[in-house]
Amino acid sequence: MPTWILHVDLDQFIAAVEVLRRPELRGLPVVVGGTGDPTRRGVVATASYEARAFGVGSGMPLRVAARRCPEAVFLPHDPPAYEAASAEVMAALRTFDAVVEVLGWDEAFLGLTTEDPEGTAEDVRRTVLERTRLSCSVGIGDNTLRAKLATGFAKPAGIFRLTRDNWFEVMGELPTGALWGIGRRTAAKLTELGFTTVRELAGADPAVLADRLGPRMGPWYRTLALGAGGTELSPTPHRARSRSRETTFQEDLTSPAEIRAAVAGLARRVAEDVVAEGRPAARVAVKVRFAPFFTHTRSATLPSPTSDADELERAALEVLAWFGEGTGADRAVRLLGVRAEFAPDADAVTAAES
DNA sequence: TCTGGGGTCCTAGGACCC
DNA sequence: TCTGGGGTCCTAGGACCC
Repeated sequence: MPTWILHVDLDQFIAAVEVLRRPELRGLPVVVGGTGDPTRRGVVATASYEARAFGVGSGMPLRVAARRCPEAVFLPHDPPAYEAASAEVMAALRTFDAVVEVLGWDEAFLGLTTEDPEGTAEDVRRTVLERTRLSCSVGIGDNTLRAKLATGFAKPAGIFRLTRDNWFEVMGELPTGALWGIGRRTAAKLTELGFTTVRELAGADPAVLADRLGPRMGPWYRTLALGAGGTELSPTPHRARSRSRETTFQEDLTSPAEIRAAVAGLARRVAEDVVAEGRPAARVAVKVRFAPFFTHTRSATLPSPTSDADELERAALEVLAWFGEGTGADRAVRLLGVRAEFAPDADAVTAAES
């Protein structure tokens, strides 16, 4: 029997979770993001389909969303609620005889063997709906890239199959930015090189791409355009490479004492995450976004890996001090962030070398 | 469009060492 | 010794994704 990759993606996941616990909102434009106050700094995490009809979309500043859809219901972002709902969804997916690889709160790949992938996809949709009351869409592919892209054509609440047989028919004339892994910047560079569509990129000379986009990334973009992707899924939860905390302030910070205090607080929160991870951090990075929107990062390797909150705080404050003169410490600070990076573990190194 | 928070991977230049 | 080349680590930034 043939092997298939199914990509399962929840429909308007965050908004749907909110509507589940507030049934009176069903059918209304709902926008979730930030503190739920559209006059404050923040962006849209998810908009319901009713809100999308007004031109509201993910990543949009809440103020803009409020302008486009003043009658929308604005709700605060509530990660624990989405994590709980996500766990239910993933449990539903694990009832299938399949390898399940989780991609995020609202997405997963299923690897399975079947003569009837559409029938299985329908089972998945029904099972998730029955167990969680949440609607999802399912992309069917002969590899992960095609399954993932197929879901875009399945939405909402549908099923779509994308394989080598219909790849160019479906994708050939779309812009390169439609590919998973090509964003706005890369699409613009590709256009400069004369490659606008997926079909054109598929026919590109890898050497030309390598020259402009890097020795690894350049040729890789062409393989994306050919529809190439992996078929092996990893059922094990991945080990984090880093843990970070960051905050955008409602009012820019200007006092050095306030800035130091904020970095110290973030470092201590990161330290908690590091302890929870059960592995020491090897590097500490500090991110500073100056007004209006200039972002800089500085980082340092620790003398030795540590999970100690005092040491991580001290290291973060030292790195912060390097921003000193000449880098704009005199400017107002919009955002501060602290990131801890773990040492690459021995297993991963061995796997990469072999 | 005045632009969150949490991640991952790649690139490139300089330091440093042999 | 005015001067090569390679390997590796460190660091900053870019790009992308959910």
